[in-house]
Amino acid sequence: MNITLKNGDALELAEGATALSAAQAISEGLARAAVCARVNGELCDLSSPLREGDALEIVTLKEKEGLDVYRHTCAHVLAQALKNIYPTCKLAIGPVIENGFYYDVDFKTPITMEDFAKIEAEMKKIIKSNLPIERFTLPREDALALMAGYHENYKVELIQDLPKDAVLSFYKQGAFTDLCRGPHLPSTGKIRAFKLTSLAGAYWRGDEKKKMLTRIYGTAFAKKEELDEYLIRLEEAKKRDHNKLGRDLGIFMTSDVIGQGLPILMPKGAKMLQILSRFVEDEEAKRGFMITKTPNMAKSDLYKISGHWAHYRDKMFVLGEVDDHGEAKNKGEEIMALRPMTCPFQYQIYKNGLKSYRDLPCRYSETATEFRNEASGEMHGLIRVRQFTLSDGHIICTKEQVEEEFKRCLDLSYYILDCLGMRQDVTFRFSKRGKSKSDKYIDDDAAWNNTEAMMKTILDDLGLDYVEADDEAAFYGPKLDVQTKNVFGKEDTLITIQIDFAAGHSFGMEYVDADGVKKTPYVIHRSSIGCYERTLAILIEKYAGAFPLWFSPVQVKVLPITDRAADYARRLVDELSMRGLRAEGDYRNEKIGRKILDAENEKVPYKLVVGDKEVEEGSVSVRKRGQGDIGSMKKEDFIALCKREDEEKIIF
RNA sequence: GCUACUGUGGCUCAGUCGGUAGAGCAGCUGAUUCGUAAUCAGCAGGUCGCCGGUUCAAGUCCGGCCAGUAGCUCCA
Repeated sequence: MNITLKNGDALELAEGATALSAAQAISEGLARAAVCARVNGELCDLSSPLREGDALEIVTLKEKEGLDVYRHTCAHVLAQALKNIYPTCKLAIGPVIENGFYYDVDFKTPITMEDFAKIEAEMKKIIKSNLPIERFTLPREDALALMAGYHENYKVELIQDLPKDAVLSFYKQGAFTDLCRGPHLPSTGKIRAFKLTSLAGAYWRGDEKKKMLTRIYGTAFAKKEELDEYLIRLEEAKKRDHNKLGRDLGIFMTSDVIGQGLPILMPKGAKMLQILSRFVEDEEAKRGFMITKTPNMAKSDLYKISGHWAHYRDKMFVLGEVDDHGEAKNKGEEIMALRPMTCPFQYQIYKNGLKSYRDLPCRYSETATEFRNEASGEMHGLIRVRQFTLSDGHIICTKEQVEEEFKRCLDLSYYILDCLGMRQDVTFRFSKRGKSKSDKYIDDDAAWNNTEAMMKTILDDLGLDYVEADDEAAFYGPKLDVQTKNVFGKEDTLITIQIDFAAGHSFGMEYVDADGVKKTPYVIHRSSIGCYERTLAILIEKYAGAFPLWFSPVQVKVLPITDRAADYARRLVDELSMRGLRAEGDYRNEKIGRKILDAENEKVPYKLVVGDKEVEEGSVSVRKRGQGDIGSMKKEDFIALCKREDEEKIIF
């Protein structure tokens, strides 16, 4: 028979040939490197039989799919090893993830990381015995019987959810058989380098009401060197962890007696937040936003109108005792709650006085403190906290203005991300309600469909590269979320722009249109930089604490060599400060080498070394972070250089 | 909230089999005034996260709580 190869060549094979024999026919090297195959575009095992006219591609570890198959097989080896060591454990699922794989397992008695050595040793044994991996299929009923026979109740549950006529595939290696779609490596001996990396809990089927299983994470690479390199990279990344670095650099701290999720911004962190928020407020003003200053709390009445009381109350800090329906336990008592967002407050401003279509778009923004009672396990450094600062704004506009306003919001965010050097680090997520209907969302199918379609059109017009995510919307409408990843690879939303179809109606916002008829406006919720605390965290990790000059908490450190130069140094610090630069002096009785080292560890962008020579000349000897001594220059020249770098927000 | 792990001076870490706490750095004091990545000496600093229990005796063992970390769930 004849098959076609990827490059278009035809290959003649004997009847009964498999993907592997085809690879062998091409070259022994390819056969050795082969992981699996793609037949007519479908990924399958090397043992898959070929048919006349098939299009064949041999997949190796150089391809992402190849590496995934390799890692997936490694997950099966892990499962087999676990079954050997802990015969009573029950297997759930073991998929491939971005940098490795995991297997969720229900253990009778919990295991610890210390058991990893033992498990890895067993895995190595399985790999060494080079067990062939064979695929077979069973109809649903037989598959159920097989898994029930092994007492694998999680697998049984998985199969039960499949249609009656489903045919299921299994993979068998030695005495171990696992339900799996595949494909897999032809034998366990192909695995060269793997490591179990961590242990965690995970709910069965991701449902917090279901049992928590033990998740074992691992990774595998084609070569030991690649694995080592990956592990080193991981360690390096952890050194940038804002939660450690931010504390070490004196940016923030936490205190047991203050509470969880309530970080304290120390002078350096507070300075950075001030720099960023002033910048954002100024940029917003340039773009027609009106600044507001609204209260941090309100009566429950406000949140009842906004829908937060019904949809969000369990996440709010409520002052006063309420029953399950959110009503005061002491009848007549006024219930207050800290605000989880600014929207309903700014709507009150809009409603103060009759609005004309000429007043729209009406753009409000505020550097707002917000409070959300996150579950205790969710808190993480500055990334997930209970009190945070958001550049929270709302644009009230006509339906026709939504698209233009949405684009303007995105433009502003782009500009801000550019100034932070983060434009390349973000991805976009179109967060929809999608088909998921629950009481999480306002019940209005027509409005949802309408608004989601409207946002999709806008995003497509912009040519934005986004992923669509169902069941990620706000309760009042779809969102465009600007996503970033932290040092551990965990994704979080930084900026969000949302279209709200409900607020206009629920708050009774109106405007008088050109035809004299009162109409209901649309609302865009947006943050232009995202939560400052989270932004700070991401910036610390991105720059490993070595921030660009314009938002460095300390820009210049003046280092006098001897006490004779101390006065000059003090005058220099004053002058720099008067010129709007952030400068400090190091007047300790230490040698210059020590002062340089300490300033270097503080990651200050510029250090000015001043001694007798500089005092006499009125000059400064400049050290630039990352470059060392860049020579001597006139005081004025340095200030000019610094001012320029600051004002132009230059990012190195 | 759930699962697992962690908590010893400001920081990094020792502390054996339960016998009553140790180092380096930082800090303070003194000397040194030294030109580009750690000057020397001395001093001081700890209810071992908190509360309770077991024990003649708890940093060490047990329980509860608090806080931190990873993951899950949730989310800006």
